[in-house]
Amino acid sequence: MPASLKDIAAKLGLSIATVSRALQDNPAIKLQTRQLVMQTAREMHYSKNFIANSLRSGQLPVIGVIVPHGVTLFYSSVLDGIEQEASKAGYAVINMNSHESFERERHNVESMQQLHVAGIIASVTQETETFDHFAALAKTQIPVVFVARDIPEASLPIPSTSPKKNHTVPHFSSVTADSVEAAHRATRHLIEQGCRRIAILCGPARLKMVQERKHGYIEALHDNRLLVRREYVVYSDIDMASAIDATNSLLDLPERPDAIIALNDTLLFAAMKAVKQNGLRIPQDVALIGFSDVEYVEDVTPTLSTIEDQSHLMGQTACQLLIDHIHGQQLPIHRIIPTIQKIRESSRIKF
Amino acid sequence: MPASLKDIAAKLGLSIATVSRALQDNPAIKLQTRQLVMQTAREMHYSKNFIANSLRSGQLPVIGVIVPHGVTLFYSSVLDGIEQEASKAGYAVINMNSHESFERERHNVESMQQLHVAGIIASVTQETETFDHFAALAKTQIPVVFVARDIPEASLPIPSTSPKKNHTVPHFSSVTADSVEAAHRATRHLIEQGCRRIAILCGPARLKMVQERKHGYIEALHDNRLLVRREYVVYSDIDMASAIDATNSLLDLPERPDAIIALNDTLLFAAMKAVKQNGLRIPQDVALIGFSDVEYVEDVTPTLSTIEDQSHLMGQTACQLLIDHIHGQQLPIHRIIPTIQKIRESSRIKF
DNA sequence: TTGAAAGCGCTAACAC
DNA sequence: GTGTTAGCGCTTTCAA
Repeated sequence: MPASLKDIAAKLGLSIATVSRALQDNPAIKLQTRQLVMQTAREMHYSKNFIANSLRSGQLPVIGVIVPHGVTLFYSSVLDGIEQEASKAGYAVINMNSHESFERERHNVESMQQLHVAGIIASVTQETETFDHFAALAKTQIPVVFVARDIPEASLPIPSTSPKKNHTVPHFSSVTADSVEAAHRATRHLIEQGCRRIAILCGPARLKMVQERKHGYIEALHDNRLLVRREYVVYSDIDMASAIDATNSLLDLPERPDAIIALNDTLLFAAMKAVKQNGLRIPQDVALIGFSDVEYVEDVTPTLSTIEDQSHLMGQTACQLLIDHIHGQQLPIHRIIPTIQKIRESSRIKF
Repeated sequence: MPASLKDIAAKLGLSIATVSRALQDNPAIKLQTRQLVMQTAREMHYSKNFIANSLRSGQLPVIGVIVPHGVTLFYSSVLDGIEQEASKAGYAVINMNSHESFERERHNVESMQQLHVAGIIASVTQETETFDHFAALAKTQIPVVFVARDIPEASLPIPSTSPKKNHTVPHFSSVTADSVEAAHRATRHLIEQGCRRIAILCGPARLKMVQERKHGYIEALHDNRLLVRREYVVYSDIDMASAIDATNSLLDLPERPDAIIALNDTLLFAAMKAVKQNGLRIPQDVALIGFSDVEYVEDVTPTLSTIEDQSHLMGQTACQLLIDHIHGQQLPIHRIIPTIQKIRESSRIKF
């Protein structure tokens, strides 16, 4: 049994209240007493019971994090950023995995609610379209910050149409990457390198990430008065075999693309493999650039140009916003974290 | 304010006790009452307060995890395994990062103690040599399971030398990988492929992981009556540049090795790059095999042979052991999780 | 079948 | 400067 305030009080012949105050270094208590108490507490290996504390305050010094899947560098980096900021502020981090299932996400939120966490950072599942489960948190004073994945308009502040009943539409802070701009920039870069037949190798069309990046690609083509060619936009499942097939279909076109943008790591590596297998040179015959979260892009030949999310920073930022909210800040804030473009051998033609 | 038992009781004109029992489906309460209470609870959005519960029971339904660093596939996979098992058993997972610092680890343990977690799973830092901070947990009834990194003999059960005072030396369960055997097997594999000049590309000598894997390598050579050549054992920092240098020093030897074992991902990729840059063929001139936690080994040419830890399984196993301990199981158990060897093109000479 | 009341460890408002 | 006491939400004896 760990020592409690009661034990210390008994041993010292003081009241529990005095001991409590002394340990908080409350100047109302005589210095001598304070020191005696602290000393004794140390000797008795006293360790404050946060649970008792939390029962009064209503919240645990814990931040809950919900991610849609666990084993990726991206999310572990986001988590690391969150943890770093949280621990600075004296919060622990609890994390749960929704496994891209809306039901699980709902359940996770409920568990965290029951635990009375101080706040929640969430990256919603692909299925998530309603936000009632998060809205319910607002009523229990648990702030929420969304990270990495966009939340739809519906959850953003809506000007009240009926001024009478001030319907508070729940709205939350968010931290996201600028996917559209990132794809735009990558496309621009290829154009600057002299490429004119730029293809894009996408993941499944239903992913928002794919939609956004494709959007940036199309915009960049428009902005540079290049045609968007239907046959240069291909979709693939996110595995090597499908992606290699998809790349081959691009390379077999009558007018072969002179550049490929791959929307994630797997697609990027697959594209590289396929281009090489076709006996084509990178970047002279086909330039390559891709979105990536891994460092191995530097370990291959040629080194691969990439666009990277600042995942760690996204985690940090989300956590900072959340802590502000925990401290009473009310207004939702939307932060957009820029991506980083690293040009390497696979797309460096001109310079 | 979320509804409490009191609120429900008041609304229904029942006592708090009755409501509490009804929600636990206690058959002592009339079925009709039970149903009424449950119904009302749902309507009032009642959500049980775990903190209040925990104040009595003394423990939160939470498992604490301490890892030495965050952003690696290995640990995020271990964590995922832990979380999977924990959530099955109704526990949440709190994780903290010691950043390979003993002081932080100690602090993490303390925080978890204050939070009254139900149990702790830890992968100790490289600095950790004393276990007093974990031993202190034993006194507060918080079980500990070590994962991935070995704990020294000192913390294993020691037969009491003085039967009089039954000094309970704290000892903990553990789940580790069989590094020695893994390296032994990899070496054997190369020998079977006809290699006779097998070199090993190590990380910093102070790492236990390096010691163990080197040990397995040496044993395998002995067992096969091959000489251990001093010049075939090289150490490198874990970054591309150093590792490429180290590999080059191997390739420049008068008697060039015909195989290289790389002790982690980075070293493996570096070795591949260096061998290629020297115009040598893999595996015909130099065979390659390495310890790895990433999947990209399949995405390069040639595909790389690897030895992989079953990190997810390690996490699951650790969590299962911990839950057994939480449920009262006393005896420490030591589980060794076998590695998986995947032979790919980089070391397939004969078959 | 239900209620009253104690108590988990702590803090804070109110004495003195 | 220190003590007394109420109460956070819940479970669980003990009574009725």
